[in-house]
Amino acid sequence: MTKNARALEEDLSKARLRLWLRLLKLTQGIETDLRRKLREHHGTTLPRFDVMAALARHPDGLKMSELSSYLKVSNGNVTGIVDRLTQEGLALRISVPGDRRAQIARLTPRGRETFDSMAAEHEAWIDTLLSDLGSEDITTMATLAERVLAKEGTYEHP
Amino acid sequence: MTKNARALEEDLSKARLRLWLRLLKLTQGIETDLRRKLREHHGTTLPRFDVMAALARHPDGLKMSELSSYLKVSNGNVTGIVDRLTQEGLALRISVPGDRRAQIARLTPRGRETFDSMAAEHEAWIDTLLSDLGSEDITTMATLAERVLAKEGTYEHP
DNA sequence: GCTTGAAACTTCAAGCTTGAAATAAATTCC
DNA sequence: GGAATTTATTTCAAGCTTGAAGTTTCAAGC
Repeated sequence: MTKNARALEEDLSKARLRLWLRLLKLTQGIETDLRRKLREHHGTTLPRFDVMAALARHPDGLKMSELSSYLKVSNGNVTGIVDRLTQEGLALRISVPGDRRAQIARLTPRGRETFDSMAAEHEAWIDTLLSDLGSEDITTMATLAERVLAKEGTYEHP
Repeated sequence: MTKNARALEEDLSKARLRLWLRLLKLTQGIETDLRRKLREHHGTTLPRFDVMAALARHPDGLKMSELSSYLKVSNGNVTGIVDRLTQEGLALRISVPGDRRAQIARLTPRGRETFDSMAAEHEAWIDTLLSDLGSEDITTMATLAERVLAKEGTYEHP
């Protein structure tokens, strides 16, 4: 009893859906864990951590719009998070000479310190959570993920 | 110049972190896409869709607590989403005979219809988004994801 | 110069999310 | 049977998130 091409396509579609659900379960599970750890160990949240990580990678700061496109979140969103980080003394806004519309967000020295200590732990957490993956597994998975990502950019939304 | 064991461990840790960031980018990218499509095509949201999918898989309904543990979200969260689905006539609450504390959430017939039409499209979207993965790739990736997930459950949070 | 349009942000309302506190009902333990 | 505990759920405040609408500033075209 061999299947025809149509049936095989349907099987493949179902398999892709199952894989998607599994990937979702994986990343959401890890994210939930990270959220809890960030809260319990550092009294912060994942969005704050993400913004600080972005700013840490760009020591000269990022414009608000660069920040939101880098993190793939809305403009209004980063406004709020940077507001709170600023209130807490972890970030600050600098005006851009020559463009009075723009603002550059930067970490304060204390923000930098805070982030560095969190980042070290963060890496250790991920290391533990993914410890069942060896060097080869990592390469395999990263390659496949990259293949999907490469397409994603070019995919126009119908 | 061979590296010692310590240096290799560090490389591996960094590689795991990079993989994690890539997986995150992948799932978040797809999720963003799904959100937009659900909104534009069906005027709904991903959380609503997730709840409806869970209820669709359990035609006899789920207790609120079962629903929240199934979806891995907080109790209070599903209360709100089921409230809104109920307001929209897509779900309803049934009291459990013999336990006046509990409530069972179910899809209404209209909820079921609505979900079925969304689900068909949803599968097609995923199929397109993951179309670069063939049968073998899917198996590989699913197996690796499963390996991490298997551990995740047993991992006690320190 | 002036107007028109684009760009950079912020504000806003609505909904999602969480963890903690509150309520109510069932169960367990004397 | 009554007290203490556990279980099921809702409520609540705070924060995250989005898309849309609004403000201010810059850039182009005339």
